[in-house]
Amino acid sequence: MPDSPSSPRVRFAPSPTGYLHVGGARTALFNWLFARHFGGTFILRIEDTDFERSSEAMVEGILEGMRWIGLDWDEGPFFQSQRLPLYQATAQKLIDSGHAYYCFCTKGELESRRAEGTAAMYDRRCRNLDRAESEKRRLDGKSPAAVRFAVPDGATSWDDAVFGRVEFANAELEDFVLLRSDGIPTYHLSVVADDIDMRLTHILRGADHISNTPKQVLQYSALGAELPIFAHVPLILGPDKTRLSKRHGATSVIAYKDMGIVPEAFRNFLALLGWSPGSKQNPQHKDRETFSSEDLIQLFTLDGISKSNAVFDNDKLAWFNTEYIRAYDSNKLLPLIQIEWQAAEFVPTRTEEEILAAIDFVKPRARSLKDFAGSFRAHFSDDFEYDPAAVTKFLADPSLPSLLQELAARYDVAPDFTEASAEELLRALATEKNIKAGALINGSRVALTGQAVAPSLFAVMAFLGKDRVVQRLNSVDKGHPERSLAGNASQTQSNSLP
RNA sequence: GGCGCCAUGGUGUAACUGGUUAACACGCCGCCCUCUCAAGGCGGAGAGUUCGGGUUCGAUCCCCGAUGGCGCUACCA
Repeated sequence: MPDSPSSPRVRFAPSPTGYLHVGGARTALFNWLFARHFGGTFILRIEDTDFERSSEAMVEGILEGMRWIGLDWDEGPFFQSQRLPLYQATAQKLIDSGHAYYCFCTKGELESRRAEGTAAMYDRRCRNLDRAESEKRRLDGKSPAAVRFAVPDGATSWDDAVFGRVEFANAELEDFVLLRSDGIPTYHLSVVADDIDMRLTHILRGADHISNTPKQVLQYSALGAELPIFAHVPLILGPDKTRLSKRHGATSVIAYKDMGIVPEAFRNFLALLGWSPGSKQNPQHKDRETFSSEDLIQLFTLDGISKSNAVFDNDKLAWFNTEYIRAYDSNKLLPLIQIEWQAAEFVPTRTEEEILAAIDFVKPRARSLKDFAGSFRAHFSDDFEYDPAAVTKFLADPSLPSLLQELAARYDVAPDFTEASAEELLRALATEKNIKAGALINGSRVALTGQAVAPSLFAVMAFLGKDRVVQRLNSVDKGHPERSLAGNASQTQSNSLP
């Protein structure tokens, strides 16, 4: 396959009838990667010729999705709705050269014929209308005419960069509509008119377009244009292996942003859906999973694209997310976290330096950016809540509050407060009271963080500082209804005191 | 229904032009750490490559068929 062009021109051509969905995002990513890898041009084109279903809000949604995953385009966005003359001229060329003809059948007629008979395909009844007669009918304005492509006999084929040679018998193709009777082009016409006009060299798109491709190949030859290289990318399916849809939950890319997914994690995950670095040319990357944007650009080629559909696996996405969050520097994470804080109307009360330190401190346990506005709050502010489950698990014993107060008192008067000294004092108290250190430790953790899961307790103490530790240990008893609530429900015995 | 495409553990992928104990990752299970786990460390189960025929000394890999899945089948894109 000619896979190493000097400066390819590719495009992503979404239709603004919905938000940028996962499949579209992956197609956009592959196009972008391909263009960047070969130093080519990535064009964004909005296919909004379906006025009924297209909307400006959707256009904005798509652009937002593109920006979120970090895909920038070199030309466009072009809007097909603003390029109508090109399509009309192209249709005219096809008519003039005898490759297309006017059709006077109305949509209603077509539908009823289809419903009553076995005429699954258009019967071509207008194809052989007398030229002059046809022209007259059209010009008298009474019968609006659509323009159809006259599919020739024979077969149509192309060498797909992913699937190899694909061939269709022309008999399987109907004389499809190029221009609707209102003069608006259909997809079949506008794609090829634009792809030719924009001098595209490679068409990377979803495999759902394979069946449309022969119709386009036919137009290229009718127009005397050079055929670009087609590379169809397998589709992304839901967990039940049916086409990914709203039924499977989030389908819009922005929904993943809203779930606290880091864009690079999403991009990395997406890149590996239907593509792999390929061990032949890059044996050293055979077992790799995480790739930066630069890595992806360097490694991406068409022959790494697989032919079979891929299933979208949320667990794997979640794993990538934890990997990226963990690997990020806190100052790179901060702006992303701040967005979450704003959304949650949470205002951290500590200094920026402390905040950055806190991010580094807790990020190994983060699964989503949401955690920073949720279960990690106690590290950024004194305004946090006690997780009822954590209270039930570790703070249920009625003797705990006074023990924690005792501990607080000892910390308060201690000459110094370090990770080591905090541990020393706590263990001494446990021994003295003849209770398990673990009970005190776990109880303290909940008192300090509100959570059952957090970093090592003494590290948390050192991080929080003596004053906060003392204050939080003391306040376990008061002002936390959850606690008393949980105290009543004393089924959990696992960590209670002896 | 017709046409097209695809087919490696639950999932994503790997396995040079046919020769491997079929690899890696996610997930799952277990153990360790013991101060928690959604963190970390260690280990394990899980496919003989959808099935059936060929070709071959030898097929995940080539051919044929079946089955299954997906796609297209609009004056949608």
